[in-house]
Amino acid sequence: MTPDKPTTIKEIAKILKISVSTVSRALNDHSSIGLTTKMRVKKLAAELNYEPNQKAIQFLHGKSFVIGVILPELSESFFSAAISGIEDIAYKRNYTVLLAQSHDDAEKEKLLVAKMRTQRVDGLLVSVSKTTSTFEHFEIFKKLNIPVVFFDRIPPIKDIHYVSSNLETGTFDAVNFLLKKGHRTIGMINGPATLVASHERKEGYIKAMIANRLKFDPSLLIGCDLSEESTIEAMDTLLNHRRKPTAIVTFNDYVALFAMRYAKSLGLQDIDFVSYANLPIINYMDYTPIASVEQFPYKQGKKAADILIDLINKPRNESGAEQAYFNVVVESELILAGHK
Amino acid sequence: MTPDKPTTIKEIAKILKISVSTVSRALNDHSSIGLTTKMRVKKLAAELNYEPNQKAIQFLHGKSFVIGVILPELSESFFSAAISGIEDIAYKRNYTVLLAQSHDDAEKEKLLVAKMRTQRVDGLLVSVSKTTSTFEHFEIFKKLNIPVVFFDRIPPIKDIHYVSSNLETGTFDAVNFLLKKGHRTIGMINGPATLVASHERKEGYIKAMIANRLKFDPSLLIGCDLSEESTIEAMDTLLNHRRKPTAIVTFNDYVALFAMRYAKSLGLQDIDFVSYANLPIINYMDYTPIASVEQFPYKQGKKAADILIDLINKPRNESGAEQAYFNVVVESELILAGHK
DNA sequence: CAGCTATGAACAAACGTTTGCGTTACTTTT
DNA sequence: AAAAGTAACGCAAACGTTTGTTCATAGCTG
Repeated sequence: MTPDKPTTIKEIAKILKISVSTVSRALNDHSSIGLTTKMRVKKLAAELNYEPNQKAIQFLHGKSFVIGVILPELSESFFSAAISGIEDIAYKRNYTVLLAQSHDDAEKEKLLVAKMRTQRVDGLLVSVSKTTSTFEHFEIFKKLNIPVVFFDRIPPIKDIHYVSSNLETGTFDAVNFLLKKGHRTIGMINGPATLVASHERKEGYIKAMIANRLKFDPSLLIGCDLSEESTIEAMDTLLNHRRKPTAIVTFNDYVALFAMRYAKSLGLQDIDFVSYANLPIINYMDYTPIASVEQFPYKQGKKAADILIDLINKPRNESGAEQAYFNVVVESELILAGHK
Repeated sequence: MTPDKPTTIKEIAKILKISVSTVSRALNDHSSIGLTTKMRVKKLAAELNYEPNQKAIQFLHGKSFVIGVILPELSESFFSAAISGIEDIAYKRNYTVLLAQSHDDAEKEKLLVAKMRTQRVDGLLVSVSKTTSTFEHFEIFKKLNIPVVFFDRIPPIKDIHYVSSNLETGTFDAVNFLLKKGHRTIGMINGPATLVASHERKEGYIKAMIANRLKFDPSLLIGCDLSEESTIEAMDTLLNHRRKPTAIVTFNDYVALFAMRYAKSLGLQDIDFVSYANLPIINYMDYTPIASVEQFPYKQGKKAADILIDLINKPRNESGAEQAYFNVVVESELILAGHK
């Protein structure tokens, strides 16, 4: 019979014949309201199923309690795990999450950034698209003093907050693990040289070799564009190397899959593979890497969201002067197969 | 130097020494504003980087242009594909998406529903959690006349809008395909009997047999709880059947994986498998099903979002009388391996 | 009993925008 | 030349809530 508009504070005031301000204060347990009045107000509010109109409140103090999240692809398990972390923190701290995928399209990303601004989000969490090469679209947020935190895929510009994983230590551990296992010739199928991620892997590899007093042979590191063809090419190079590797570290699980399948098709069963954990599906495979480097996307998401919300609630940059930038690196970690 | 608060319509009015209403109308291309004034306003607005405060607008007409989406797990590729469809439609129709995962926890789902209500979303899109058994938490939305559309996992209650897929036709096609291929004994590893999805698969199977004038043998349909152990048990039953199947239809890709792996470990290579497409990863596997039933999650998401936004913009239930409920069934379809 | 302090509650402004209506100052019609 | 029309703009209310300030009444002190 009365399925219409939500109850407002005004109606409560009218029914109880008191002023709106009294109702407001009563509901917020203000000290200057008498106990009896408080009770009466609360009782009626409960009966009428009163819920404060968040839109009005948000409008009033110019806060939306919404954080925007822009990431490339939810179907990549790294990101779907990350968003879970972001969400958990956001809900815990009473924020909600406005989500959007760029699908690795720079133009779409720009549009989404604009939309987020229009929606007046309190802060923005971004993992930039692969194709993004300019970054002016984020400037507006800086101008408006709305915090932006980048995670995982961070743009190569200064003065930004970010959370990323350092794959160097994980790679170090991986190579070290293989060396301890007796391997002496370890190949690596790395990603494109343009990615920071490739660089970090390379550094980890080199440092592990040095730490074990072994010579670093650059010809055992082959780059690839992550496609199957490119992976097979890299495998050919490695398998025809004068020092044929007995173990191979691959850029990610897809590359590992391609490489292992190719090796198997050649009848090679004795190569140990180590990869980077992006896919839970790896658990279901016939042949799996013997170890993988975990990047903790859930943890990264949590951390990034925490930093963002901290920034939102930070007293506005007082002197307008230099601001501290959060640069958090989540260490990666080697996980042996069969261990959760 | 001026990195502070966003520009408002008031400031523009003050600078131009005209009234706010004129500025508002000028920006909205109202007919009763002179061309010169319009130009002056728009020019200044652009210079000051003016953006209308959506919070104020939303508050004014009591609409948020936000739709809430609650689904179980983004890491399931079905849902990450569905959310892409939802997003695409939402953005196209100028809505934004407030996302939340229930992680298949009924309690969390209740909390989220409450939160969505608090946030005053204009509509709600829900795929219910596995563990949800009561549905009163959705009643409030009905009371407040806020449309709710369920998709894929729909609750067993009356008078709701929903979009779901019918797996019967897809299963029919799958079994039919196998029969045409010459198979005469087709096993099925089905899911728990409690799921509608299991029932639909069974119906499709039966109808395909009948359509081909073959007798339906219930003992060739084995239920399982989707775990690896359970799948292996089912396989054992099938393989020891007096009529050993030459082809098997499995409930989903995981079950297919388990079953194929087990078959291979027994040295059986000659069984044709057909599955239901949930996982893109299947493309990377060594042994894949020869066909799979596609459920078009992206399409389902789009459809559901479209219906929801239509409902939002529909003239309010005029007479308060009977309302039409959208019950849309997206047909599933058999996809042969190697075809996209 | 005049003057004071608590106590409890009302008033009114503010947030940014839209919009119905009113008010000018022209221009056109008769 | 008076009436009517029209173009261009201003005024003010409204949306729901919070909050600084003011106001009234009671109880108290001296």
